[in-house]
Amino acid sequence: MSTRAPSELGLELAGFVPYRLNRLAVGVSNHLSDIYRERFGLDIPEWRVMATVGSRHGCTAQHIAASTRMHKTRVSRAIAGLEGRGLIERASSATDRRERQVRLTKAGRRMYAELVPLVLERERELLACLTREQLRGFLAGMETLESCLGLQD
Amino acid sequence: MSTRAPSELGLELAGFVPYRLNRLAVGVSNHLSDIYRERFGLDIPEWRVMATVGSRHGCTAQHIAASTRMHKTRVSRAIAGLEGRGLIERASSATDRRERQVRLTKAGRRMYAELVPLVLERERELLACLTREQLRGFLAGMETLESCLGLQD
DNA sequence: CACGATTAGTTGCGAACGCAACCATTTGCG
DNA sequence: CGCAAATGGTTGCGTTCGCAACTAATCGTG
Repeated sequence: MSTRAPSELGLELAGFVPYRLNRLAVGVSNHLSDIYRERFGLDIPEWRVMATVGSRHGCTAQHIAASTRMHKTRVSRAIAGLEGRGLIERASSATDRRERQVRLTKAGRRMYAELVPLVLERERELLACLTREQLRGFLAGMETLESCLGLQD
Repeated sequence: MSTRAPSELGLELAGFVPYRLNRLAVGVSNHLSDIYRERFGLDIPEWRVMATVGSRHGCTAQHIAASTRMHKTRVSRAIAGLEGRGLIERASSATDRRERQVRLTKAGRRMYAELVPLVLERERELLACLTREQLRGFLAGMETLESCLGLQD
């Protein structure tokens, strides 16, 4: 059933699913980062913050960390960088003065509006190499694995 | 066909395949590293070097780098660490004095023999949460994506 | 055969990362 | 009410990473 004999004694990394999964994720990520890095000058944490903040109306650093599963210091630094470039702004929350509401500035919204269609198109292109049936099967497997590992949202 | 409406304007990171793929790969990797990190004191680059060297009889640092897709400096440092712990040894090649043949020591082979079955069992456990049909579909999709991105071996 | 190009591998260095510690504020409970 | 615990967020610090530069050896071409 697997692509590799299960009883094999040695381990062939090339057929080992965790390794292949990592390689695939890196490959897809690199493919995608061409857009947000080279064309918009964002690194991975910044891109994730943009994506998270852009799809909400105001959210906290903590929410971004939980949603992207990035370490809170990584989020903090990405936010600082984006704020320095005038893409996002922070406002002290009235109800809880510890937290700060993060949202896109006008320039940030402009970038987001330009960036998101390109990124979604890249995803569509990538998935277009799968048949309809393969895509269905792949997503189903991914979903099961996610819930199996407790990764769902 | 997708889990998300393709025409959606905003981008929901939680349903974005590149992001999900990355999260899944990290989750699987963490699940696996419990074994080689906590029980054998290996980090990721070291584990990959062990896995690669163990399944061959003598190989070069360059071969390891190509096979694992790690940067050659990362490989170099992992090899240095493993050599310092007596798990691998290097011998100057007779035919090309630039390269050095890397192989497991006796202690390295012992660790490898103990490690590999545990790791393969982890993989088996993970994939066991998929039905036979799901596994088939997932692997097929993964394979197509790999070849689509030029990642095959 | 000689010399420039290439390849194997290592190392210096700056950037990025995560842990732990920290500050400020809020929450919960006696 | 008051104080300990918890929470949002930032910063210092040691580690890891990859790029670029380097050494040493080999290859290739005139």
